[in-house]
Amino acid sequence: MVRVSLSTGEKGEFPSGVTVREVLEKLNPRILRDVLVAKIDGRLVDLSHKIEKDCVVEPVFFEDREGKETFWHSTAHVMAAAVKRLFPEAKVTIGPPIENGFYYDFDYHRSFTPEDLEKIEEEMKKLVEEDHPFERVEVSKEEAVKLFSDMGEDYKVELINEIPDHVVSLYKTDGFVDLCRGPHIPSTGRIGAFKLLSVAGAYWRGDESNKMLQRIYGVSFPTKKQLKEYLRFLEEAKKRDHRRLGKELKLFLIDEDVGPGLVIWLPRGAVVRKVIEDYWKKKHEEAGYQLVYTPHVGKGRLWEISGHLDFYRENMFPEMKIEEVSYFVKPMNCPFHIYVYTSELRSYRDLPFRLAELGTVYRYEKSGVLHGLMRVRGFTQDDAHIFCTPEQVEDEIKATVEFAISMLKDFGFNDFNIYVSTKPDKAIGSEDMWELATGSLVKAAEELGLEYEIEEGEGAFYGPKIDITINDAIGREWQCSTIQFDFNLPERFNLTYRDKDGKDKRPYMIHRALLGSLERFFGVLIEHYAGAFPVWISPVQVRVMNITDEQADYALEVADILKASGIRAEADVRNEKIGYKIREAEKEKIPYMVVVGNREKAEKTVSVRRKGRGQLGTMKLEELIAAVKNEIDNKITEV
RNA sequence: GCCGGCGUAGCUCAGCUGGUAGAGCAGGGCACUCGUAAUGCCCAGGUCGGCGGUUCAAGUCCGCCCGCCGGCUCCA
Repeated sequence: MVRVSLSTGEKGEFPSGVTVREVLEKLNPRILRDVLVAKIDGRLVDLSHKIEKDCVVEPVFFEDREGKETFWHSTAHVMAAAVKRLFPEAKVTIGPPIENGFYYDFDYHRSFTPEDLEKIEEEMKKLVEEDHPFERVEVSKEEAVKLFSDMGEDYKVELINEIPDHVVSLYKTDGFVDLCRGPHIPSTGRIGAFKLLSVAGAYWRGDESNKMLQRIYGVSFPTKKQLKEYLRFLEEAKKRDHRRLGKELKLFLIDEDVGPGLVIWLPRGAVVRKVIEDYWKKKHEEAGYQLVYTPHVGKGRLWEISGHLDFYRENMFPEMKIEEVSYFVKPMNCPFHIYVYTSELRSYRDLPFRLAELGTVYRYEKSGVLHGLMRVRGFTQDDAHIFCTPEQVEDEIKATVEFAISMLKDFGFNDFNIYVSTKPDKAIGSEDMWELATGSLVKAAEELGLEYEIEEGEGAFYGPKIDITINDAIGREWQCSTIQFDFNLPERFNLTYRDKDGKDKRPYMIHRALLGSLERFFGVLIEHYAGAFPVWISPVQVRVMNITDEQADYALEVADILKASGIRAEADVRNEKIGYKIREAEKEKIPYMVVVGNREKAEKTVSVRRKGRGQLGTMKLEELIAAVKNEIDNKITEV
């Protein structure tokens, strides 16, 4: 007998070899309809798993992360089964769950078309209706190799040969057998709704030198309603797309005649940028940074010393020669900041030495990776470098992480994810340096009470880093801040400081960007707010509209007074109906719309409409100014 | 860069199997002087991404190039 208890509290005794499903039937039959898999001792198992010893069983549902993963993974199997039914020559490879759904890669002599996807969906529907169980079978590696090579599934054979265990597990769904660790949901009938979203090429094992496979993406849910909701989310994301809004709101322009990945900031967008820049500079000065400006190009020799020509050349715009001398456009600001550091003999008294610059850099990015403002070829980093002693590292890191978060909060982001990347296999710098640096990153996160994840081996070869990503209004994650140690450049440029003991020592160098780049950050802001910026950032804060020509002079006067109060205001005195003007202002997402008619003109008041809230009623001009100022000064981000 | 899709007026898009381009919005003009998301009428506007080719004839078919979109790889 085995004693089994559920994480929900129920307990019971069963004969050894009882399945998870049988246990649930006995102890908590109500959840049987929704439970997908179970967790025993931290391991996920099928409901058909046989229990041989005392344990606690934790039922897992779609609502759990692991439940979703299993659900999507199982759907990927169903899709593969459908593909094999329709295209028997297609070879299967891998089909994992991803953040929002799943994919499966196939090797097929041509790519799948949208029509193929429809057919595959139809076939999947049949498989779901037929409600096939996912059956687990364990076989020896030899047997598995024979089975899959007989079927001509070379990729599976390759995978099996890399598994260290002697026994591998297979899952059968109808006639389809797949090598798979599992577990799976009980049967295909559980997949209430699914949709295949797109086809794309993908390299076998993500390696450019390998064969390109056909990847099909999809999502699935237990109910149709959930699928509908997800599709609505995709629609919402589309509406917020910064490329679309950038055009609609006249914020920026990327034109093929100018060059792909090169951004032109239109006047409205430039206002937003100026607001960000002014704020950023003020905050940096307050935080003890010194602002500098550095050139856009530098001699080849400089990039040789820095090592960029060795390890970064493929991302740099090509060489140009001026009077026989080689120059490169800068892909990074660091070498220049180093020359600020070395412009004087530095003493330990000078440290920490913090330099900041909104430095515009150019990087050659492969054409296929460019994406609106998020991935461009010319961008302005909100860059800074901190030079400090080993003793100062911890405080500097902690202060920098705090600084990053306070800044992001001012822009209305309150939901963060923190990742600490540790030493990769190939790295420079001593073990001690890595330890001190990595330890300071972890400690900073811990002392600030932030949850973080360790990304093992994901650091750069020259040092560990901590990245901060933000979650936007509809839950999407964006990379912004990065704080990186650099053990490479101080060596290469032979940086030193004179310590108390009179000896010259090597400073630690920390490279960091808080917003990331102004371009990307702008893109994130646009998507987060769907173009309706908080008042302090909004290109136009107030638009004054008259009802008839009679109040045009008053509208202009009101706008002038607002402007004189430091508010970005403008008047719309065109001969149009008020409804039309309001509609335009709404579409332009202007936060404050002020209407003036004869009543307001006579009373010297204004009728105020706040975007997102509707009409606020009639008030004195001073009241309006106070309301707008309040939102600006306190950086109010919620309407 | 690689795989797939797309590229028609400033914008959003229509244009079946080849016969020589159309709508809405925006823009210009006129009338209307109007209370919180579209007043009406008129006008103008396109070497159909570029270059070649097939054809009596190409926006429609073929090739190459450029750009964009979705992925892969990479990343601020």
